[in-house]
Amino acid sequence: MQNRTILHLDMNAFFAAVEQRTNPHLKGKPVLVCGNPKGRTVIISPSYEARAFGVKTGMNLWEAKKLCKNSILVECNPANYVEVANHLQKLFIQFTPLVEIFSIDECFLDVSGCQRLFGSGRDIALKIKKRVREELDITCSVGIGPNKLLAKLGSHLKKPDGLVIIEPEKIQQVLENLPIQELCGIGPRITEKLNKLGVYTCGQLARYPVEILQRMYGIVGLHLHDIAWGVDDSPVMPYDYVEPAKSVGHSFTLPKDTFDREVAKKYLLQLSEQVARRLRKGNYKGKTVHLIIRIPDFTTLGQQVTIRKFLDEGVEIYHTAVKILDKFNVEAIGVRLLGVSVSNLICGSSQLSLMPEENRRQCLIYAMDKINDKYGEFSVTWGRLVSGFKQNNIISPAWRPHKNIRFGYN
DNA sequence: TCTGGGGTCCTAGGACCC
DNA sequence: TCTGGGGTCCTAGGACCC
Repeated sequence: MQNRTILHLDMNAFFAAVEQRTNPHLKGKPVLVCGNPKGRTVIISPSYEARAFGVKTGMNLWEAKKLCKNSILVECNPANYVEVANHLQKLFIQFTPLVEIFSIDECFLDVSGCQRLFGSGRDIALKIKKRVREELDITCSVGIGPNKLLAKLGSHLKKPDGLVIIEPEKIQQVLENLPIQELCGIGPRITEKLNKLGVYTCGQLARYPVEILQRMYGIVGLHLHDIAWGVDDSPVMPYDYVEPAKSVGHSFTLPKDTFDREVAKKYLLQLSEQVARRLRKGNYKGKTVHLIIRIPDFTTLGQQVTIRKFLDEGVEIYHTAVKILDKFNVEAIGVRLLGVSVSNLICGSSQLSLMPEENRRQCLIYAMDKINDKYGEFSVTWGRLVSGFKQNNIISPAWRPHKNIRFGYN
């Protein structure tokens, strides 16, 4: 592959930074962005002031408060983050169309073809950082490298507000003593297993026999070998490329554990409706329904079934999910979290049924979707859901600014 | 006051068909 | 009667990412 110049941009403590920008009195203070504080939630984004006390993403509120007594809890406002993310995307595509949105606060830019126009990778990074600061009052870390792996490593190495360039001739030098877990793709499990084999650094991993890695991890083993050498040929996808979804799901942690099947079923119906609505928005139907149950001791159980018919209606998904639920003894095991997802998707134009009864139902669902699009989720819904629960709608990596009809907020 | 939510990819094993 | 082999679909579970 020809020499490329890839930038990875990572917004620093993105959600917390947007909150501090929106409410200037939060500036310079330890802010903790969380889900619905009335429910059971975790820290989604601690500001750098809070991180200084050891608060990390994923901590529960109680633990975070213990570490940082003066912290200020703020419930997340996804719509605000999306607005800022949209602004960022518009800014980035002024430099190149090769802008791959990796998550709401991270993206890759391939600037190989636009350096005559805008200068070197470093020049472009500095221009972007300046504009992000001036226009949005937030900071970002930028990594520059010959591929996505090394660009991402670069942005990770210096936070906040960093700029790290990994030149092709310095790759071995950078990687030699780098702990393996710093690389994107090596998580805690693989780290633990490799550490037991005496492999702690990327240099050691690069020299470790690839045959053994392959025997241990299959294809993943070959990938581990590649990334230890800094090899990554994956392209930066253009900003308007939308990968078709493979699954659509929702899950919800109940405000308190329940041992009541009927209560669980009520949540299941609402989750099924949410999933169905997103399927219809994206013009998807799916034939595999997956039910997830997390029980009070935090064990997660799950079962899936594949049926003949492709589904995009909440009630049908619900009935399939209930059949799976019936295999569990809810009264005995209890339920902490419920999740419903649909996979095995096809995407295509949906046709109205020729059967009068079915046709009427489809028209009704269509009308309900229209109203909910206009007035918000669950403005109209089925009778059983009138006391629906409030969700946080935390944004996932599957989220895309613009052109995204699959994942809300547009 | 314990521990969110939404995805992707890979593997192993079983069922079933030819 | 002593039994192969390939392909596909399905399920469960694990690991990773934000």
